[in-house]
Parts: sequence; structure tokens; C-alpha cells
Amino acid sequence: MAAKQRHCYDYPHPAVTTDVVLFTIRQQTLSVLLIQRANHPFQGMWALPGGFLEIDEDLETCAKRELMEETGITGVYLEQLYTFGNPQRDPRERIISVTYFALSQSDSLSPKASSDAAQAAWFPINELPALAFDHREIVQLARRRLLSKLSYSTIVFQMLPPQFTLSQLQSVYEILLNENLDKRNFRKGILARNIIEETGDYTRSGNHRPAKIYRVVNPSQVEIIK
Amino acid sequence: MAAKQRHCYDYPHPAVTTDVVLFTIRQQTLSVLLIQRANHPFQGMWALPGGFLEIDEDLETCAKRELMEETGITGVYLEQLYTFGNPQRDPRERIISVTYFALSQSDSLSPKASSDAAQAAWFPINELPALAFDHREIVQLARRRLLSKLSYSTIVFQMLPPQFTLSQLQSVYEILLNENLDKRNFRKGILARNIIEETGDYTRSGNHRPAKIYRVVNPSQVEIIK
DNA sequence: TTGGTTAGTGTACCAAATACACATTTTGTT
DNA sequence: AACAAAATGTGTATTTGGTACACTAACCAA
Repeated sequence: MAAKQRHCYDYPHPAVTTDVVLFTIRQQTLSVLLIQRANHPFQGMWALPGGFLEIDEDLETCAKRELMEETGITGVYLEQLYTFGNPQRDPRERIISVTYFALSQSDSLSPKASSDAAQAAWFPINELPALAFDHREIVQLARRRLLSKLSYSTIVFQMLPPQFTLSQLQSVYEILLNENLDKRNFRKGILARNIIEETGDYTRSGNHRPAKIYRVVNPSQVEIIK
Repeated sequence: MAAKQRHCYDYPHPAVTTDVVLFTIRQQTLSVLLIQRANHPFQGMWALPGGFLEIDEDLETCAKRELMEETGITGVYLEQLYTFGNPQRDPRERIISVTYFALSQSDSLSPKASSDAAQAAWFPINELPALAFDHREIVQLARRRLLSKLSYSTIVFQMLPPQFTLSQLQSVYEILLNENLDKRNFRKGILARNIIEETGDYTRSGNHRPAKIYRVVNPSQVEIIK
């Protein structure tokens, strides 16, 4: 951390970081990935994964790299959320943070600790610990964005495996919306959108009737923004 | 421009700028405010108003200040659009640009030139000149955002004077959506939203029936984001 | 074979959006 | 004074989308 201050400019430059709000559903609860900070400031406190932008690195690449370095997680689709730049948001120096949000399947990720982060863990969105910096505000904004995108995007499928049943899909919606949905209307609505199709297979688990297995018609569209 | 390079850091820092896409409707056409660059790079080329963030300045304050300095325009409501950070987007150094978009009333603004900008002028969105940097991409993103916010926000009233007729309002919608709307359905729809009310006054112009004058019920809500 | 558990299905009702045409009020002209 | 020109203002029927609502089907275990 004690470099030689070789990087000089005519005018003062802020630092730029990226931070990632990664959501998943665990135990029927919307949860967020946090890391425990290994360094000052806010050492020991929980925070969003993220870190400083390298000078030749794309913003999104930075977000993915920091996520990988701090939690071991890769392969999630990131979407830019907002850029926070309050002059007092970091006690060290002026920092502009470009934030991203992402969704992941619940069982595909077991976050691990690393050098920059003492540990990484999932927290239910309604049981967040005190967060470093303005990260609570960032999480809340991400949550609002997630909810508002539910109705007109296909991001929800990022929280599901490639093959799923309608009951699983409905469960995700119910958890995110925090309300119960009617099964018949839900099925009618989701099928009318023509974004999923039957695989022809059935689940073979549990002491009950097997469920049809569905998949997304065009998986590449799952990432479409806006 | 030849300062003493007194601002030094352990690690390289990108520069941060803000850019503003300001829309208005002029001569029945959606138009964008551009400035002609007075300095290198892209000297003489048209670009979005914007400039470097000062070290203790809020991002939005920076955007407003640059808009004022380069075009003389004040008092518009800015909304953050997106942050662009491609490592090659500026030939001078690594620059992160936090972009904003805004709407204004057509007749309230006569942009003027200033030191940083040779001149400022409105351009119809479909007749843009070649733009500096990645500014064309920024404009297109802003346009998409504007259109998608039309249906669920009240931003459209930022393009109108405080008092207006339903015909004026419908005309703005028709220009933005680029399609003709049914007068009866438009009125029914807009009145059902309970965001505008009659003032009780009538226009007194033209050789035709006077029109009722309306206003926004709660002007402070016109700026609401989402 | 019976009970438990989850999957799967249709119709009636209500609300919102759409399609569509003519009378009203003013100004200016004859 | 009557009329033409121009833009304002208004209602109904239809279609579409969303909502409310209850029972049968398939499998497993006892």
C-alpha cells in the first residue's frame, strides 16, 4: 500500500471504484452477498464486494474482477446500477463508485474469503448488518431496481437453473414481490409472454405428481437490459 | 492548462467528467443541445456540454455547473443516465464520464457561447452532426431512456410551460412517440392519471374556439425519478 | 386402498385501452 | 348577418388484459 506516489496530474483526480450488489434467493429469502473488510477504513465491517478501477480496465471488467477476487464468484451477468459520488462518501479520498447489480442462482455459489476480504457471506436483505460507506443506500437502490425490472425484463431467470418448473418460477416471483400469486393466473401470464417452453421432461422427485420442466426459449435474451 | 503536476497518487487515477444530454422540442422536433468544442481534442467538433469534476464537487453539481458555463442554461432538472468508461474513449487520458439527461421548455433557453465552448446550439435529434468522443452513443441512450420514462413518469411536463392546453400536451407526446394519438383517448387517459387540473382560464388566441388551460396538480412531483 | 402432497387446468367478471364522428366556439370574410 | 375556417371538446361500443376462484391428476408411502 505504500507506493511512491509516482502518478501525478495537473489537477486533482478522484479515485474510481466499482461495487457489486449480488442478489440470490436462499432459504426462501432474498439475500445479498457481502464481504467483511480486511483493511481500513471500516476494517472488520461488512461491505459490498468491489474495489479500485485499474487504469486500463473497463468498468464492468473491474466489477467482475473484484467480485472474483473477493468472493470467488464468476459468470454472473452485471448491469450498471448508478454512480455514487458524494464528496464525503469515503474518508480516505474522493471516490466515485460505479455500482452494478447482478442476480445468481442460489446453489451455484459458495463464496470464499480472500486477501482483500476477511470473508464473504450471504445476508438476508432484511437482516443486513451495519454496512461500510454508503453501501446500505446502494443495496436499497439495487433492490428497487430489481423489483421494477421484474415486470418488463427476463432477469428473473438468472436466479433459476436452465431447467425449472413453473412452481419454482412462481416461488421466485413470490419471494421477490413478497406476496402470494394465484397459480392459474401466474401460469397464464408467464406462458402468454412466450419466453419459456416445455422441455418435454418431468421432474421425478417427491411423493407427488411430477412437474413439467421448462426452459427459457432464447437464453441469450435473459440478459437483455431495459 | 500547464499546471505543475502537483497532484500525485500511489496508483494511477482516471479523470472524471460529467456530460449532459439536454432535450427540448423546437419546431415540432425533438432536439439536443450541443456545444462546439473550443479546445483539443476534437477541437471545432460538436459535443455534449460537460467537463471535469472538481475534487470537492458533487457529480450533479458538476453537471449543472458545466451546463451553465458552456451554455448559460440553468434551472433544469437532471437525472443520472449512465456512466461511460471505455478505456479508449478519450485520447488524452483515461476518462470516466458520468452522464445526465434533462428536458427543458423550448422557448426558455437561448444558449450562448462561452470560453470553453465556441458556441452552443440545438440540433434536431435526427440531424446530428458528427460528435466528439462517444457522444453519439450517449445521446441515443438518453433518447431511449426518455421514451421509456414517458409512460410511467411525469418528466414530459418539464418540456412544457407551467400552464398549457391539452392540445399542446398531446403534441409533445406525438413528437416524442413519433405517432399520432386519438384526441379523445389521449384526454381520457391523461385526465385519469389525476396529475393535471384545469386552471379555469382559456386561451385567447387564434381564430378558433379557445382552449382550456391546464396546470400540473403538484409541480414538485414533476421531477420524480423512480 | 387410502391419505398426503404437489402439479395442472377453465370460466366468469371487471377494468383498462382502443376505435371511432360530430357539435362547439371563436375569428375573419363576404 | 350569414358563412367559412380552424381548432376545441365530448361519449359509446368493443376489445383486451387482468383478476377471482375450486377441483382433478399423478405420484409416493403407509
